[in-house]
Amino acid sequence: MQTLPKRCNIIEIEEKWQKKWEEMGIYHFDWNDHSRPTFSIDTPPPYPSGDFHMGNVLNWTYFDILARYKRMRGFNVYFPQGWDCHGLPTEVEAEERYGIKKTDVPPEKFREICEELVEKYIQIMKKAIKRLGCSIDWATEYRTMNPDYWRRVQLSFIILYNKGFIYRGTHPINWCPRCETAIADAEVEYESRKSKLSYIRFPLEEGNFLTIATSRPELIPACVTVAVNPHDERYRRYIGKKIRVPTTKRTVQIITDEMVDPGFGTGVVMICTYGDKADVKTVRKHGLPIIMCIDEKGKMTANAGKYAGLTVEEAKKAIIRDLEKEGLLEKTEPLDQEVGVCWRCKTPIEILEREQWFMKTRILTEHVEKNALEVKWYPDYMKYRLVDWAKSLDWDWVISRQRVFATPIPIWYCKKCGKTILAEPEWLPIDPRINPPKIKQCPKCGNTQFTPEKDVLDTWFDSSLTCAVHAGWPDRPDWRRLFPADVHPSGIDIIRTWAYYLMVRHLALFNEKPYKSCLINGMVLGSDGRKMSKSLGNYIATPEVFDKYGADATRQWAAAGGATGSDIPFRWPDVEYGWRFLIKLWNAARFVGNQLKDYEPTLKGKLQVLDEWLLTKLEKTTAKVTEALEKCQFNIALEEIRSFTWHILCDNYIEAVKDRLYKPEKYGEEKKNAAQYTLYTALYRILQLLAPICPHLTEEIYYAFYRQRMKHKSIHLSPWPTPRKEMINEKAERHGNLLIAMINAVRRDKAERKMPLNTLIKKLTIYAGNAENAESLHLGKEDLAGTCKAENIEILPERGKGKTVEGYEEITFKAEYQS
RNA sequence: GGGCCGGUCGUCUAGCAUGGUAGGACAUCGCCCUGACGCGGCGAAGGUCGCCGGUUCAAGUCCGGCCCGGCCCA
Repeated sequence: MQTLPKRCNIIEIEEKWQKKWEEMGIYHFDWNDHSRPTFSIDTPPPYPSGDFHMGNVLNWTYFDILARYKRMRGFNVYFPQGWDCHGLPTEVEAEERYGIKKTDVPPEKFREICEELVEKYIQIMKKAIKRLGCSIDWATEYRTMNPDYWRRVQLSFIILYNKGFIYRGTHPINWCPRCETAIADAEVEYESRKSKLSYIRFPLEEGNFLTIATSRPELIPACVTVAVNPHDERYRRYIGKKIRVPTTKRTVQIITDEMVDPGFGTGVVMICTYGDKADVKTVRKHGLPIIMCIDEKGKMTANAGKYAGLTVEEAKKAIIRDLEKEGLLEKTEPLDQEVGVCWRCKTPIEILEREQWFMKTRILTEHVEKNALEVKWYPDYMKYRLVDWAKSLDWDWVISRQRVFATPIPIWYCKKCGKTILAEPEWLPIDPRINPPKIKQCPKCGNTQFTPEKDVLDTWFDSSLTCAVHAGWPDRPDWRRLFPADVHPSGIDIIRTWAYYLMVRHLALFNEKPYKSCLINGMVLGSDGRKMSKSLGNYIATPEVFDKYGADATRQWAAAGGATGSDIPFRWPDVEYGWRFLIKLWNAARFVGNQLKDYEPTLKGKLQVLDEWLLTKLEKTTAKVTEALEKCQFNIALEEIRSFTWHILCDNYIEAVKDRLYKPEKYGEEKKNAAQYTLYTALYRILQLLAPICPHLTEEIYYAFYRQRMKHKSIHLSPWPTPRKEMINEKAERHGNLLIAMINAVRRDKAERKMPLNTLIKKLTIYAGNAENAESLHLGKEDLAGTCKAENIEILPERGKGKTVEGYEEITFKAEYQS
């Protein structure tokens, strides 16, 4: 056995192993190995923002622990890593950086600019993932912006199109006027904002007026009806009457609808195209006309009459001013309301009626529910997030976007007859904006001119294919081996997007669920208890944490910061505690190394009661850790390991056998060997149990002490310990518990007398209270005497006077110290 | 407004599916330079487990109601 240096440079050790592991190639998935069962992880490809934040650390730590654990359990683990490159934020940054708009340069040029940005950010994030010590198979690395990836996305589009899941149509969609693109329900966030509720008089044709309340007076030109609740007695007599829409020459008929809340405003509301989703429902239900008065840029259209060309905000002011002049504005009052905003730029969204591409997701809802309930969720209740979301969706998924840096829709239209030309799978990857279809003429009319579909696909359309792509679809004939994925890890906040879209896509494509289990991580909170974010000023950058305490300590924070799925606060003391534990382990290992210099590991010696006690605790700890990891309860697993190592092994056992180790001439070689054997066994086991959570330091100690004998190329390739029932000795555990309590009682006595722990006791008299206790004490008498520095111990089975032993009220003792 | 999660020593957290002296960490305060570790060790103090009812011999744990946070969604 080697000895360890006194100081351990954790950061250096970590760097060393990260490099070595890569050279050793030990994390490669072995396609040719059919003997081991496979375990595949649907690593979420992160968006290359350039910042691998503590939330990512939490997420990646969870599934790296799982990957390492499963590998040790004998699985052929597939742990890929990709990058979800396309998307709006990169486009926005490209526009800002070069002072251009997306339409100022050809799409291929714009793509190039975006790709450069993304590539730079990938490198930063990749470094952070490596520094965290993730056991990723980097041979699998991919980028969704590479044609080889989006070829598959396009193929999935074609398949879904041919299966009837994709259609083009004119429907209400969420629209971001700043980004000038359609966005899906999942991309709309709600923010509470202060606005105003205006009470506006709508003149009745028969004379007099009704007052409606609205927060969006600029939509008055788009008003298509006025509605009241059918049970609202106040307005019963107006139903069916005609009413004039201010600012226009139109009159509309007053209708009733259950959706109108009589308690809101005056109980009379206007229905427009479209103020909100409720308007969409009402318009559909009553077959009302559609009058779009806002355009793609958020400006008023010709339908808005004299307000055409104004922005929404300008129009709002102008209309209020005009109404006031006409005496139609009764009053305004402040209103707190939840406004739908674009998740990327926080601009309030509009609901527009536009021609877009959709995927039929709602017809799959029942299927989604059934499959989601079959998935094993960690923690279990998270399944309701997915199911409730799926059930709450009103609209199909808008998959087209009016952007550039994304997967092109493989579609052209015949210039003459308008026929839709869908790409053939052999043409892929193809960008219709650059290349014509690979046919000579339109199959319908024979025309040879085509216009490309300029819209591109939603980025979620790329990333919701990962389970199939990771498995090797469509190129590997054996891709079903890794499909469905064994686990899909996800943040609690993206269940409704990532987990959901994966589910619908794969169900539609393959009629099979994409993942067997779903591992959820909560949000990382700042020290103030609020979600960690740069704008809240409670943000801690990942490299800062790594630089200070290293990856193994940070991973301990992630594993033990809270129960799986719950939000966990970032707290420096947690990371520091992890770091201190590593040093404790290091020093314990150093002690073991020093005591086992000349030890031959086959020598078991003559096990003493405390040796058996420790080995029993070791087996029980192994069982508990294994059970916790099976249930993805990382916090429980780590707490078990830490408290066993720190308290049971270091504070109790090592202290209790030191004398035996130091003085073989007094106790005999056999008893020394027994302690050595026990330490040798326990340390190895701790390293194994801890390896998935703290991969670096465990590997370092493994290499120093065990590598030569154990032969595993890495501790991460060693087989996970299965609890050995035959090593569990309940009697020895009871005896040992008493002995440890006795030792602690004597220490406490010395502490109370303000004496050093190594103070000699001339005579220790113990009244064991009964024969059984006396037997336990006798069995461990030597270790007891050695640890308490007692020259003489008398153990009496009867009760007596003196200090009591905690937990054993029947035992009392007296210690006589040298004067 | 709805759904979910949570409310336990000063702070953070375990325990709650299978009721029975509430465990740990950080911080605090004493003491100990014990031959792995002061990046230690020993010990102390600190909790009527959000509130109100109910079930029970017994409730942090089960049931009902309420209050307060958080998240997600309308």
